[in-house]
Amino acid sequence: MKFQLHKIVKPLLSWYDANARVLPWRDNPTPYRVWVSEIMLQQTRVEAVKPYFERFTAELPSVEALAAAPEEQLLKLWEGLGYYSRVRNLQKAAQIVMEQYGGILPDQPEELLRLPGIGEYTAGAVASIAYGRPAPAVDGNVLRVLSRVTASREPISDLSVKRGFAARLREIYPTGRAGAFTQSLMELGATVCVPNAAPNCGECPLSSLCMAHAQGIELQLPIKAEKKKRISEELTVFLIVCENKTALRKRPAKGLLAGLWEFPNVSGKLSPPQAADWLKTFGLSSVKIQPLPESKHIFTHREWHMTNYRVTVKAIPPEGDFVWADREELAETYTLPTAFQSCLHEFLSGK
DNA sequence: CAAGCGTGGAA
DNA sequence: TTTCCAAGCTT
Repeated sequence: MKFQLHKIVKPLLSWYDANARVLPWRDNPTPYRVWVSEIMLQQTRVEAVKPYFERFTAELPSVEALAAAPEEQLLKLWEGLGYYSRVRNLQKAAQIVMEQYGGILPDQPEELLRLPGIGEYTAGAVASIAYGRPAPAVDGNVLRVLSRVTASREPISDLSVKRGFAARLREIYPTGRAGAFTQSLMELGATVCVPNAAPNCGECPLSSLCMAHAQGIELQLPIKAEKKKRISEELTVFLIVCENKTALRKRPAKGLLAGLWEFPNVSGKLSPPQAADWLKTFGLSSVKIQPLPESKHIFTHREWHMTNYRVTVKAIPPEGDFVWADREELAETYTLPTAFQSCLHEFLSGK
């Protein structure tokens, strides 16, 4: 006997009507704003997204403005938010929407799915929230809520399991309230049926239906695949200063932090004499090298242990491999990933 | 399918 | 300090 999933709809909608958080993208939920919010929210916390969403939609208020924006401005608007390919794909998609859809985001999930950066979850989210289509959107919240409600022990990392839940949801989507239903599932997962802590079953509108709650196995669900361990890397980073400017380098177009700017750096933990040798290969000799505090940055799959040096040079080499930026250009033009915040702070604080 | 891709909040 | 992992997508 399969769990009667349709029974969650009414209590969930009633609960959502009374408990939905006030969020910037819920105010004036145009397709463009819903879309931008969904891309920003991918693997990112609501609180982190809020200020970025406000800034981004103020500066780029339409698909047209997004499609035409210079990459420099785009990356600045995304600086610190992570997963930077999201914003490049967002613009690519905006350009396609301008060329192929007259500037109007399509309302069908199958068409949304063809746009770069939009996968199965986001297609369903935009179609349901922005257009009221009965399209399921299965994210981590929904997988957790449904795994618990149905006491499912299937591993949620399997694409087939996600699609199975989506198929079951598709059959119960409430006419006229598709967007609210999509958001109610995620809202419940975010605020009541939470991960990493005991869920607040006492205030859950589904507790009387919940099979995990009945069996007392909420904390065991959902079943997830094991995570891989991070690799650790040593890096030596140079804050090379000439008068009021510092040297920057553009990262490769592919891979980690693709196309962002960085302080010149090299793999390994270099001593001051080794650092001097490395600097010579860039035409930087007779320089002053001072150690700066070490720093660490943790990514999902690796962590950087950084040895930092302040390098003071008298003159900028003519045929340089670097660009030289002052404080204003760093603030306005060059997008640095958070990993280099320690060095950036050293430069901005001046000393 | 598994790996790669950022960042930060919470326990 | 460490671990988890958040409104996932691309290759």
